[in-house]
Amino acid sequence: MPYHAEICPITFVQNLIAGKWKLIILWHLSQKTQRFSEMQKLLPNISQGILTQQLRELEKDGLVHREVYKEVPPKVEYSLTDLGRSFMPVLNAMGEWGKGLCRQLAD
Amino acid sequence: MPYHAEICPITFVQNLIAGKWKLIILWHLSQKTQRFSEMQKLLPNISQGILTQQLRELEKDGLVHREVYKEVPPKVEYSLTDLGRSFMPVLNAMGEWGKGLCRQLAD
DNA sequence: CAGGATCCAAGAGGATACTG
DNA sequence: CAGTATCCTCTTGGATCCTG
Repeated sequence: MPYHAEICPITFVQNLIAGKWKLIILWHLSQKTQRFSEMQKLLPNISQGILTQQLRELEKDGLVHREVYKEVPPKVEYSLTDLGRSFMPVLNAMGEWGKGLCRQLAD
Repeated sequence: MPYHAEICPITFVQNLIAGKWKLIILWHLSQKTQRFSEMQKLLPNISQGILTQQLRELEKDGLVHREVYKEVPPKVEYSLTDLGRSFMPVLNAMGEWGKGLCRQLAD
């Protein structure tokens, strides 16, 4: 049974990427698998709780995979799922467009 | 002098499209120039004040053009600027990606 | 190390009434 | 018709403290 067959695709994507840090998180994960602490270093302005929350939402939406290693101290790695990787062309297009725009503003 | 030469392009775009209705507004404007009242019909769930606000922010960011006709009753038309049109490949890519995803969820 | 749990501030979005 | 102005609610995001 359709979850939401009738929903507008744009609105659907809008809901997926809504969240102040989600796009940049996805971009960092597209570069390589990252540990939680690595993400914190890459995003110094995000608070710990919010980073956890955004990652979990991305996981729930199927874009991100969370791998827990049962060690002491704990180790958790985040990576893109197949679905997350399939979004990369879109994200890269956004980045290229933004890059051109930033250059213009720099003049 | 650079406005923000050093800012991450992804974050830059993120800030531009943050806003619950902005992507879908841009999409409707890409179909054709729309009057304010037409936008209201296309987006029945958005309140009037918010529609105005989102359109004005898009205008301020240079994505949307606002044309006021000095008539009675007033007539205002919204359309994409060149910059707004340059964003369409990205938005369409998002839409195509979302469409495929929606189809999967419908199975 | 990677969070969970709280509490809080800010702001985004919504409802309604009024207007040139 | 296309807003503006106001008030209000609710969600996001942030700060801090605690823990297996």
